[in-house]
Amino acid sequence: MKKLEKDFYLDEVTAVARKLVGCFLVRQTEGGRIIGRINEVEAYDGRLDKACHAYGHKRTKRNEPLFQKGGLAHVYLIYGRYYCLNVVTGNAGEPAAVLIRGAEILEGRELAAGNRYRQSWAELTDRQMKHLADGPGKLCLAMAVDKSFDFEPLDGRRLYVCREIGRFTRSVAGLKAHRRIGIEYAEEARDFLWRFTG
DNA sequence: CGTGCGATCGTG
DNA sequence: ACGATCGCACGA
Repeated sequence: MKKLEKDFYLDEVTAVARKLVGCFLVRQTEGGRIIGRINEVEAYDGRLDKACHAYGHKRTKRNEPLFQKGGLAHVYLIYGRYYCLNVVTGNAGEPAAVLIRGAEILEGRELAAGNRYRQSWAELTDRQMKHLADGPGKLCLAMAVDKSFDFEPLDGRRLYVCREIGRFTRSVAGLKAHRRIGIEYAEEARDFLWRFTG
């Protein structure tokens, strides 16, 4: 296991987004380790992207982490119910981040199932397994990521990202680009192909 | 201080 | 297709 180096995040946000697909998000909880293979992300860039919360360098209390140097987590509450996990990228003062939209839970399934459904893994239906962490809010529930991770470096003890861990190594068969989800208001930016899966 | 969202999700 | 639900940005 080798946590991603700091430089990994100091790149164009779309480049970081592509590189993150196939990497492993690791959540070390008190009960054990949860590993998720990142399979869906979206890039947001405050300099030119009307879908970004920091569009036009609009700086508020909530989006402050976006203005920090890359390598931090940014977690915010959406629709009063769910958390979304972002990976801050680029240099300080250049607001940009990658939203982690989905992951396949490879280790710690028992924990993840409990976090999200309050059931053990064996009790889950096929449908529940399939949708365990296939959305930004679901991922945060399954991996127990909440507001307390806002501003936290992504090479920490309880949350980090790596290319390889244990028997798992990054491998991406076919990286695809798509339009982003839930940003119909963002005018021309809604057509940016800044969502990546693989 | 009051008002209206929103990078979502589950159900119908 | 729709409602839940609430922190926060913004205007008065």
